[in-house]
Amino acid sequence: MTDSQEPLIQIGKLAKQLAITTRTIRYYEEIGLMGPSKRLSGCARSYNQDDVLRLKFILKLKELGISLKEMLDLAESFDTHNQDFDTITPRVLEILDLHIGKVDDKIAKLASLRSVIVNYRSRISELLQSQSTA
Amino acid sequence: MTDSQEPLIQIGKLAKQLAITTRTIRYYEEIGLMGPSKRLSGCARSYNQDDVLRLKFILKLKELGISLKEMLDLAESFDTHNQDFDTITPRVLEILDLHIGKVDDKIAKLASLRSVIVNYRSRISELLQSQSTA
DNA sequence: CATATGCCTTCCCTTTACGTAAACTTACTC
DNA sequence: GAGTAAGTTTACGTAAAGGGAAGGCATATG
Ligand SMILES: [Zn+2]
Ligand SMILES: [Zn+2]
Ligand SMILES: [Zn+2]
Ligand SMILES: [Zn+2]
Repeated sequence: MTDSQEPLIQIGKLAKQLAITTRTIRYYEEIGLMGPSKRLSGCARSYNQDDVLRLKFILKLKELGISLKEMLDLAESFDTHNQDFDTITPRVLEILDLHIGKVDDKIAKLASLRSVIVNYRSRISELLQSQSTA
Repeated sequence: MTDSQEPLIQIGKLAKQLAITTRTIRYYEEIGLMGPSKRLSGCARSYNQDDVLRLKFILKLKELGISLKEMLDLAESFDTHNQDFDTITPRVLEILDLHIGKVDDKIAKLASLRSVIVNYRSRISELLQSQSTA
């Protein structure tokens, strides 16, 4: 959709808009997550609506705990201009499922940790009791 | 209990026993998690039963996701031999309570993260459905 | 013109939990 | 006495995700 005469935005504004730093945006480009950005006359990076959507998608996945490296595996699915959902989203679903599993594992481990700490706490507490009453 | 004539074990054997590397054990000593180890004649590190228990406890907590830095906060509570509970345990209880709180926070955050991922997943899944039926 | 932004690139810094030599002792064994 | 195995210290390397500073263009404005 956003191909020829669309509004272009510069890196500083984009960063502020998404509450990240310009360094982060350049870094994503550096590792190939954002693709080489088009430059204005003075070499300044410019972003169109597709780019913004892509970056928003990256941030969304990051928020969900997906690593940048994992996103690189998914690189094709970041093309918001491509509407071929049949081939693209199944992989995203796979990765999301994998992450749900990981999160479940972490929750289980933390719950177990909690009971370990609580047990330890009560053992010490008991010792303290018997000490003060002796 | 394990004070004078107890079996001493060397670093290589201990590492193999716990399925870690000697580097890991030395590293824990280096950052102060394990305390300076007693040496044999030839400067070789030796470990008694208390040391082994301490290391096992460290590995247990690590397995549960506690960072080495966090363990350093809990350092005093690792002394399985110290019986001076009057002065020590109140502080330990404080620290443990604090960590129980932290763990609860982490659990809550992960639970919320999980639902976010699940929601996102189902939105994508729906897109896929409507695509294939169209 | 001078100053102030905003952008550019390059490069080193940071944290965590070790891995991996390099160079050397000590001990056991043939 | 040479070899092998296990120990020692010192010290540089690694991944992840950027942070932050140095030094240099370009533009806007008083
Ligand atoms: Zn477009
Ligand atoms: Zn992952
Ligand atoms: Zn003892
Ligand atoms: Zn904690």
